[in-house]
Amino acid sequence: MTQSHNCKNELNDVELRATPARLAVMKLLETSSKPIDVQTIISFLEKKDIKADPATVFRIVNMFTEKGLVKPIQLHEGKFRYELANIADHHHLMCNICGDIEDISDCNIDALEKDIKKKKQFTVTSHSLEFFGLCSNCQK
Amino acid sequence: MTQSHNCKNELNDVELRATPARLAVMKLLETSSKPIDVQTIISFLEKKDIKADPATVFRIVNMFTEKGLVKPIQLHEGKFRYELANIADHHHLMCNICGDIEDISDCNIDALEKDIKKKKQFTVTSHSLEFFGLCSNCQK
DNA sequence: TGACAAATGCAATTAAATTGCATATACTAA
DNA sequence: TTAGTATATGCAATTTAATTGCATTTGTCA
Repeated sequence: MTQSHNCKNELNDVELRATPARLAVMKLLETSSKPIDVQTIISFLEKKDIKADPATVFRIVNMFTEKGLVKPIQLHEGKFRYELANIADHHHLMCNICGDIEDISDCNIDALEKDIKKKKQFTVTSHSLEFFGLCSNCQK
Repeated sequence: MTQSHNCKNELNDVELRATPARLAVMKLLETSSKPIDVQTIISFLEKKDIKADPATVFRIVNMFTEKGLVKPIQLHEGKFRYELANIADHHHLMCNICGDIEDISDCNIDALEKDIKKKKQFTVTSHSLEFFGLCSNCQK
């Protein structure tokens, strides 16, 4: 039986057991348009009546990161946010005023990474590119 | 009387008083080749027999950031590093193995920022671009 | 269904960073 | 040089993010 999309399979693929909390976190990440912090995950789980201790949520995002399911993001907030790792390379625009986060793609950073390899003999495995400024609303 | 370079003047320029701790932090930042975290600043001050409470050091880097003297940097460590703001646009290479930090310049990100303005009506005021991977030593 | 490794809950702990308030100090003006 | 004052600091308490140890629970597979 073919199946369109299934969080359980994704967890199986990386040899993680499909617990209610993990499945819910995966679903939240899949439906969210912006990187999510641990507090937001905790609130989401509470609303869904899935009880999960903060320690568990931290363990979940760390495990997901280790297994390559998610990518940690830092936006100068003093905490981490997380987003799915298997989405196309993209970056974020964060508004200094309202804090809203938008995605942006097409940064063509591959060329730069090749240049780094040549110049510095440094092999890039990942990068983070974030922009801060004023969103269209807050410029008014 | 012309003066080559003077931390005190830089502080005066942004209307901050030239205290021993602030002067020492400025000097440390000016001589350092990589962004520095608060713990490193504290150790440096201790070695120089300049006593400064951690709370004071946090206040100093926050004040420097607010006044535009320094720029906070995040390298997925769960803490901030700081570097002088008035140096040419550049980015960092952080080694996943040894944690060493190298600088890299010539990223030509201006074009991308103009593109963002056009596409998203988002005005970029700052950006952060960090690369993670393997330095030349750790590839062996 | 039963066994067992893996995941969780709970409590304690660590580390980064912030805050309130009393005291000390850098700067300004006299 | 000194006195007055706004500013900066020290200290202690607190907040928030994140981690850890250990007993208990649960998902998975035979």
